[in-house]
Amino acid sequence: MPKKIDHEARKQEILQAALKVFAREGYRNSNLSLIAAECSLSRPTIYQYFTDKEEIYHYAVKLVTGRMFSKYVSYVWRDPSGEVDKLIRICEDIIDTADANNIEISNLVGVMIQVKHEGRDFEGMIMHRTAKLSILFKRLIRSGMANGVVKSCDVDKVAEQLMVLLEGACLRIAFFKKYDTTQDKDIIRTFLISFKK
Amino acid sequence: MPKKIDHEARKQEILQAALKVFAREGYRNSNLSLIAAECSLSRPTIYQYFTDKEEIYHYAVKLVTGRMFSKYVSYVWRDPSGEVDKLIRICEDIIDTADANNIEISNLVGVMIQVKHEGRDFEGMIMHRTAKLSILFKRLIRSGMANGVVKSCDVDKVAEQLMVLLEGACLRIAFFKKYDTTQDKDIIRTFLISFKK
Amino acid sequence: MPKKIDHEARKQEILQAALKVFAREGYRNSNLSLIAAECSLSRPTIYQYFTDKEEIYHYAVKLVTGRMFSKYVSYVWRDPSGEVDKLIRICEDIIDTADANNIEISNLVGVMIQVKHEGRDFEGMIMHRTAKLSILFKRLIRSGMANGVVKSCDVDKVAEQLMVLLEGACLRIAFFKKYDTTQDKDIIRTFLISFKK
Amino acid sequence: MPKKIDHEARKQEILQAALKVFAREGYRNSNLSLIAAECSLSRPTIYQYFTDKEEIYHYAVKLVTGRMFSKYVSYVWRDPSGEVDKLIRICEDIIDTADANNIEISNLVGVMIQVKHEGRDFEGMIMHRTAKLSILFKRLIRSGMANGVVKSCDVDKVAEQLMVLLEGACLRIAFFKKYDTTQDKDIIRTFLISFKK
DNA sequence: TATGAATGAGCATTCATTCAT
DNA sequence: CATGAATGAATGCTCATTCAT
Repeated sequence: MPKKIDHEARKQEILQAALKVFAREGYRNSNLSLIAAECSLSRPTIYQYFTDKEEIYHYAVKLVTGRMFSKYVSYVWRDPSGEVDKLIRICEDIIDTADANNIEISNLVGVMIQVKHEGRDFEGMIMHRTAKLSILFKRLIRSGMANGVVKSCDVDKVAEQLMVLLEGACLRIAFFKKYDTTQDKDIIRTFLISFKK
Repeated sequence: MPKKIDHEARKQEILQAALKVFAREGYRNSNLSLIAAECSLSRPTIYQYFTDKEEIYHYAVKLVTGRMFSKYVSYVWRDPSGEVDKLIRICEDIIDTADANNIEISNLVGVMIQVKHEGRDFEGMIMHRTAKLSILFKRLIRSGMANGVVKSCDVDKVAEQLMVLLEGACLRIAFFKKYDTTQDKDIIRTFLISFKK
Repeated sequence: MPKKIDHEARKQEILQAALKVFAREGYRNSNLSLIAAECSLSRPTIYQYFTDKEEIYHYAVKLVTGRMFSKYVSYVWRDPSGEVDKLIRICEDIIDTADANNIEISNLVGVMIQVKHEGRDFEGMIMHRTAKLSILFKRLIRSGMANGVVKSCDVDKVAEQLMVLLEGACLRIAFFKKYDTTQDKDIIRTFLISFKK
Repeated sequence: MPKKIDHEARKQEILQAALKVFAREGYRNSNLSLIAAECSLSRPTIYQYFTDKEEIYHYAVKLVTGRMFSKYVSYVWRDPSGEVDKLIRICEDIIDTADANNIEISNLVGVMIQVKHEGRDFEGMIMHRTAKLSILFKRLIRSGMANGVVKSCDVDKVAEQLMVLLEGACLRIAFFKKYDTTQDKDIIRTFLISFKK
């Protein structure tokens, strides 16, 4: 029997390599040769796992966005603090994560902006991820209102504005080389506290 | 007198052409051929005005950023309304301008993200432009405090947070294909009104 | 008893698959992957039956030419009509067969032309096949002369010219996308009838 | 003023080089590198004269077919002999030309057969050339009938059959490595003489 | 015997840049 | 000063072939 390789695992390896290359060389200067070298494969071999270069970029974006927003949905329910504090903690954690993965986010944004012109469906992918987060926010706000710790307000609007503030913070992190997130956190904290009863 | 060509004017023409091409083709699909064609010059001729392709991109960014933030500094003083209203109006105008120039901004951000990796000084350029705006904000806030229409507050911090909110809005405009700026304006308005006496 | 695979049968399967692929994709766009897929084998397995790609093409040609000209030698003797009519019928049948297998013939000719440059022995192969047909023609002409239904003539020359006309028809069928064989049949019929006594 | 090159002449050079390469290497083994080397240009330079590889092949075919059939239309009228003899002479000349350019014709046919699958318009191109020849044939036959040296006959049909015989001869020349055209000429001569009054 | 995995060699094409005129 | 011509260097991609299992 011939050697059998876990295709999914190998795909992940290639994507990790791609992200490393993106981070090191910048999205624009990346190419399949560099990615192949990074994961110690020959260029043609990569074509056994992805149909073309764009597919790699596509899944690389997916990987990063998935990593960014997925963890909160599960862990938040084990947090005993009040809803507003929970919201603050989640937002600050997201900002810190983005800050820690500065380069990765930056590449992600670069890819997205490039791709905007080509009319591809990356954006929908991101939307899908962030939609989950938005739902979490709404649930927490409603729960807070039910528990009497959050003022009565337009839940949808507040959640949307929270997303807007968060996205702004992430984009600035991507955009500026050295960025101090203090003000972002402060704005969000003030914004959220203003809804505390 | 021999025919003398205004180098600076010709440079501007080339940059305008470059921006048109960026907007039409997307930053990523742009090249010197297209830019040369757009300004009805031959490719080699461009090398008499810019040393290489990257320099064109560099100055194109400069051009856009300059255009973005320069007008407010002068016209604001002719506005008779209160300082907070002035601030609100300026911010909304900036957002509307960015919204109207969506594609240009988007390309600008794309270029910026790309060059972030190459360690060039674009960022400083932007910082310089925005610093002027920040100074304007501070002046207005102080003036409002002096006139008794703005609460006492940490001027630097408030101005900085205002910049943070504005940048966030501009980046989101660049990032999303179709973007509704209602929430951004609402956040900024609420933020500013909270400082009204 | 260990499972024993009939090598020759498997070879034939592969060749049939190759011909199918040639017909579907065109000779030029064919490759080992497609052939392997067509006969549900893996690409490397094919190397156990043929030393390289060219060998497959070689035998595929052999297969087609064999199929083309072999059947007449046997069935003709059961036909009770006069020799000239027999000849006409055989020629028309060959043309109809070629017409019905248009694509196969076309690929065959394509392969032949290609390998003409490589100095291989395909041509001899074809010659061998057609020689049999030529012998059949001569036998019929002589038999017709003996029976008094065919004019006295140079048997070798007439047979050769008949072959020339037939080959021409087959080549045109291969060459043109939609080809009407009426004129070919008419020419051959006229040609043959002119030898009728 | 910069060096100005005759684009059309350079195109012809490249096509000549392409035909040489086709003849030397066979159509299938040809590529842009070889063609570029043959005309002492770099590969990219060729793209200044042809948009892609296929275009070169396209025009190369055109060149050969043009060369094949163009000369008869003009020179035939200076020939004082009777129409049937003229027709015989033209056909024999075409066959001799094809025979002398064996390799070129062979490549031409190879290209055509390859291209048949791709549904391109090469065939129409050939048709156009041969249509002219067919018209010439018809004119001569009619003229012969008017002069009383050609039997009354279906002009269109006779011309078509003559074309069929000629095409057959050319295709066989292309197909076989060493081909004796005696029988082809003999068949055509006999065919034509049968229409002499 | 059969086959997943891997790759070297090769191809068409693009593009920034240089040079001679 | 301007530009037609030319090209080196890459880049994405294909495919026949080999090898280890």
